[in-house]
Amino acid sequence: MIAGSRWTMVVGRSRRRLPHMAETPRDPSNAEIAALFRELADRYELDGAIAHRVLAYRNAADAVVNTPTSVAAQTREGTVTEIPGIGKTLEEKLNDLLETGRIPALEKLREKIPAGLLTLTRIPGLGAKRIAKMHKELGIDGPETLKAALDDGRVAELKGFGAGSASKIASALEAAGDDLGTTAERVLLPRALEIGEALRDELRANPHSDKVELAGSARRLADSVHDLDIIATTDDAHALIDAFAASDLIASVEHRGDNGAKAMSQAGLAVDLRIVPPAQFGNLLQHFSGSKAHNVAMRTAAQARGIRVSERGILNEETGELIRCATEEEVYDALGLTWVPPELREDRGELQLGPGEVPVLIEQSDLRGDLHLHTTASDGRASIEEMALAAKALGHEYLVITDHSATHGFGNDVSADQLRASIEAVREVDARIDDFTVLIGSEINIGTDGGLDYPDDLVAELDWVVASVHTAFSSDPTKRIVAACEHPLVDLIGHPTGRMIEKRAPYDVDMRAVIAAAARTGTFLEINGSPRRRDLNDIHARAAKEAGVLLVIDSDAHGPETLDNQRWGIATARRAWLTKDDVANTRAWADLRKLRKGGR
DNA sequence: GCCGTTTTCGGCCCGACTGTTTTCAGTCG
Repeated sequence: MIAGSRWTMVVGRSRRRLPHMAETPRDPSNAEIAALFRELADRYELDGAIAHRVLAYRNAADAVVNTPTSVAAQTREGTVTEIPGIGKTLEEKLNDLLETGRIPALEKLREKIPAGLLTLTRIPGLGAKRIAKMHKELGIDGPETLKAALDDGRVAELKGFGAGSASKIASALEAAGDDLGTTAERVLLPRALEIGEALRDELRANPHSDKVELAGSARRLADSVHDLDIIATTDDAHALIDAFAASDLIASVEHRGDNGAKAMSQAGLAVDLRIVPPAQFGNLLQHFSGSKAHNVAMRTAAQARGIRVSERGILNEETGELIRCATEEEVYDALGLTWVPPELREDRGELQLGPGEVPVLIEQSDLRGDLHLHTTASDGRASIEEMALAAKALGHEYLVITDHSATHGFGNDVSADQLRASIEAVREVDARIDDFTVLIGSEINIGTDGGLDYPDDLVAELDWVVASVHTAFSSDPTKRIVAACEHPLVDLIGHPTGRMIEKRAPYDVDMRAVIAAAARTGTFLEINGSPRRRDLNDIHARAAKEAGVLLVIDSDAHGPETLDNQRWGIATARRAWLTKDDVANTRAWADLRKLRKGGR
């Protein structure tokens, strides 16, 4: 069974609430539940719990994040243990959380384990075991007491530490500085790829290199990236490492050896270069492309057959034979698995795919138009004509001008009269540009009552209607978005969860209800391509597809240079297993318009 | 704490690196 079929079961099931729950505060989101499980894992680990119990909480946190619909709702329905990684004990904790708003075990751990110890786990090289030892034997409870104990030599005297360790901890503590209290921000994919691909290309151009590939989460086109991994083969490792270290993109080299180097880019993104023998290139590329969950699942399955998989090769424990693979395809082949594109490697069912079952993922060249972008009529930087010509130059056949509506609230709002003028202006530009269709729409605010802020007779004149929440995020977004889906003139829900990657949590929106409403009413859901949004995300977009909802990939461009943002929407769509057919704007406008509600 | 066409008990991915050790524990990816 692939993981996806589980989601199908969940989507569309009616929400059942116990009567006495009606007045309780809103349910915790999956992200909030996952954060509590992570905190439990961290505090249990500092408390000395066995490693696998800690791992169980971390796995459960990942499983919750990977669930597209409300885990709280599933808990109320009594089906939460269907999520792999959640068993009886965690179900009880979830029930406690929903009934009382707290988890007793966590409350106890919060009293027992000082918050300062959690802070110390962010110091590189310092883990739970040694922090717990310092806490127990030296009474260290945070950065200040740690510094004092380092200064007066008590840490160096601890058994298993020594002067070397103490001085390493001291410099790591100093280097972390004021950032210790905050989580280090991950870099958004475009910035990471810009650096990673430039470094890769520099190394490829080096006469000593043979194969050079970018691996890691950047290769999987994740939302954000923690560090870059580059895998290379060469006829002269030292020459290639020298070139890497001398690159303008590299600020400092932290460590270098015979097989690679660890460096910091000018942009503050860590970069690992790994040099491997050509015969092992496939093993290394596969291993460092991840994800961790994908690799762990792959190894666990192999282990049951007496096969040990690592970056060194594939070891048959019985015969002692070690298979080394020059290409990644050979790795999957040797394990009897089907090679899948990196974007799918999250242990979400991809390891169960047989040959011929791997979806043919959508590509950017499949897109034929853009259905959400802005001009100077609202908060954009270019005219209708400039945007149209730029889109045409990108190879598009059509675009829709969708400026913000009357109550956007950030200035430059487009009144009803202005929108009527825009309709005229768009028709005029459309007549002027050959072999290209310019259409008029609007990105209309969904009000707190779920209504639109233009009169219906005006909305009916538009070629295309995007409805989005831009204000009062906490004011029942689910109800408002469902109401917008039910509006006969709304074609598309824009950025349905409102999240800003690494910056703002999504609205408290019940995506199960939104996806069900979209499926029921024939409303499209957007994958907004703005790299900070990528909204819907991969998990929700896949759930939407499986519920029979058509997705639309838009740029949300505010100038010609950001029309290419569709690239990031494509990245998310591929991670959501979407094919060309799952995305509405891979069709010609004449065909797409027939798919709108009522076939308008 | 989770989980089961080897198991309802006894496992739980794998290896590199580092520093303190004298054979290994902790940390990381």
